[in-house]
Amino acid sequence: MNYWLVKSEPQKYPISRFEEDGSTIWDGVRNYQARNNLQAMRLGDLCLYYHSNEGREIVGLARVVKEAFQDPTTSEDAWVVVELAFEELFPRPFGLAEMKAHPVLSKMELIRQSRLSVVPVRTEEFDLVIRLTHPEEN
DNA sequence: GCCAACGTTGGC
DNA sequence: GCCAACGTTGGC
Repeated sequence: MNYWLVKSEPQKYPISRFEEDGSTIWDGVRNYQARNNLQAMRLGDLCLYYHSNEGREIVGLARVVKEAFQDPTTSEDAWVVVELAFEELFPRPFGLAEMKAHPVLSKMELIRQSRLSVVPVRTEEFDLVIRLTHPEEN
């Protein structure tokens, strides 16, 4: 199982809407590196859901339910989408500032490659984020 | 609103 | 193939 982080601007597609929709096609990616990450996603992989711009925090979790296929919003065959299903709204969000202040999480690709909309997440990082956003289960 | 980082484009 | 100009993203 691989882990990822996907970004969405909350004014465009907040996690609240994702939750209502149940699932969505992750379209509009027009960056080759992000595209490569989409293509590397496998069925069942989990994606942290990050609100960029406003919020700047990890707010929940999505699951890959369909692997990469042609992006229907463009005729250019270079671009793909995956289908993501809503998995969870975290009991507590995890802010970018907290990540930057953390010895392990400050090394996340999200921070190193701040402009990429789809980035890989290491298992250790994923586990930490889950633990830190679920305080009552510690 | 500004700016840094980075990708893309196009002239040479 | 290099590099300057420009556009986009996103943090601050």
